[in-house]
Amino acid sequence: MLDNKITLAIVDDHPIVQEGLQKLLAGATNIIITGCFTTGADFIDFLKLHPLDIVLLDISLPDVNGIDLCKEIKKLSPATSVLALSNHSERSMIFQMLQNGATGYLLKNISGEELISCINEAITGQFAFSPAVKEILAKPSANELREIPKLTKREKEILQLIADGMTTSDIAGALHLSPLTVETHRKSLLQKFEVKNVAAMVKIATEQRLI
Amino acid sequence: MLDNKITLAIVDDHPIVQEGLQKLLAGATNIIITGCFTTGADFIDFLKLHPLDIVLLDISLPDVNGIDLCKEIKKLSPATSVLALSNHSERSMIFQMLQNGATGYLLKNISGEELISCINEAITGQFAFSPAVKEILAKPSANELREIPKLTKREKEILQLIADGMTTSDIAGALHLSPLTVETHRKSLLQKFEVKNVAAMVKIATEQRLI
DNA sequence: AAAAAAATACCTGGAAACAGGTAGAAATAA
DNA sequence: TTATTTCTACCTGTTTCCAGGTATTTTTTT
Repeated sequence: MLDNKITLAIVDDHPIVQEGLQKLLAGATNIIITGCFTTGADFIDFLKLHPLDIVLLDISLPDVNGIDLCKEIKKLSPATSVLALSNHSERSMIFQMLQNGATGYLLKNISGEELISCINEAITGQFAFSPAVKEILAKPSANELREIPKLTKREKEILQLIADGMTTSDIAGALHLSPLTVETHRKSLLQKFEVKNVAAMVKIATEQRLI
Repeated sequence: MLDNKITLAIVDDHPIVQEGLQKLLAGATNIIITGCFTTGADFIDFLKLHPLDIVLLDISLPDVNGIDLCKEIKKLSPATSVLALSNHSERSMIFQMLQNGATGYLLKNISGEELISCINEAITGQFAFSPAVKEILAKPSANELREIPKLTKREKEILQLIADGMTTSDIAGALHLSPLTVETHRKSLLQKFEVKNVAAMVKIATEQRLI
């Protein structure tokens, strides 16, 4: 009987947001709100028992983080589209959610019309973003980028091997170099990254997709 | 005079692909191919002199890698939409390109119709994916996931600090623990991650978004 | 209430990393 | 063809890490 209706759940720990969303969606007669939850655990319990088309998911919940919850939702019910709802506008956050199965990303300044159109987009399998998110995604990547150190070929090579867990002498063996040479490169790397040990370096390099 | 025409360039080192693309696009009267290039450098030279709406970019070129080239394109000409064209269907590759400014990702098995519709989508500012890519993106993230070790609270905390470049005694000071305790946790972490040093651990942890 | 898991702390010894240099050869850029 | 960068290699010494344990207390789960 819900044939061409969209079933939707809201997960957000702020009552005001819950109310607001319900009001914004009141106009859309093809959308039925089948549940409102304030914790990830409650929602998961619900999802185990009911099929669902869309979930509007606040990604800063008290009990679990948005990324883990999103993964769990998609594992439990792949057909359910997750629209992340958030105040965080960092590119990295957006991509993290998408990478973990979200179908869209909405900032909370979204209007009612925009929200409804995003839901309809998501239902057709498209990615859906609120206008503010689209703007962020449209910008090059000039955002919160730290200065990425310019590495030489050798340095990149050695950085890669360090991140794979190889020791200086391992690397020297693999590249047919003196361990002392590898140490020199390692030192240059630490200097360029402005860190004191490889742990910090590997974190940055991995985040920046240098490796 | 090109008011409602889409200007498009092709960058691919395989002549066959170049020809194929041109043929596929021949039917679209609103698309004008303004350049064909076989190297990233050639294309960049062109882009410095000519405005461009769309570039179909092969991401495995002989001279530069797709990610760097994409970044450079967006830096040089933010208005130009980059549609990545590739044989690589790994999720990580797709997201890397998007993260670095690509507007879409197409696998080379795309049909003419699909290609044209993707270009039109891209022009309106939307992300565009070929059907095969959509399928890949639709799958949960069950793909190339390694077993994520289950960490205790303390371990997560210490992992985070290790990744920030702190030494064992730094961490001990920060958490008001004995350095020996921190060492014990550090050892448990290395065991759980099945690695031999923190460099390898931090790489995995960063990739898996544990930190 | 018993069992399991997590957090705490200790010991020893060897391996590796880090800090601070110098310096010549080879490749690239100006 | 100079300059500059990159790659190579060395030296000394200190700090930190890692591997191999053991063991008590506190918390959580059953």
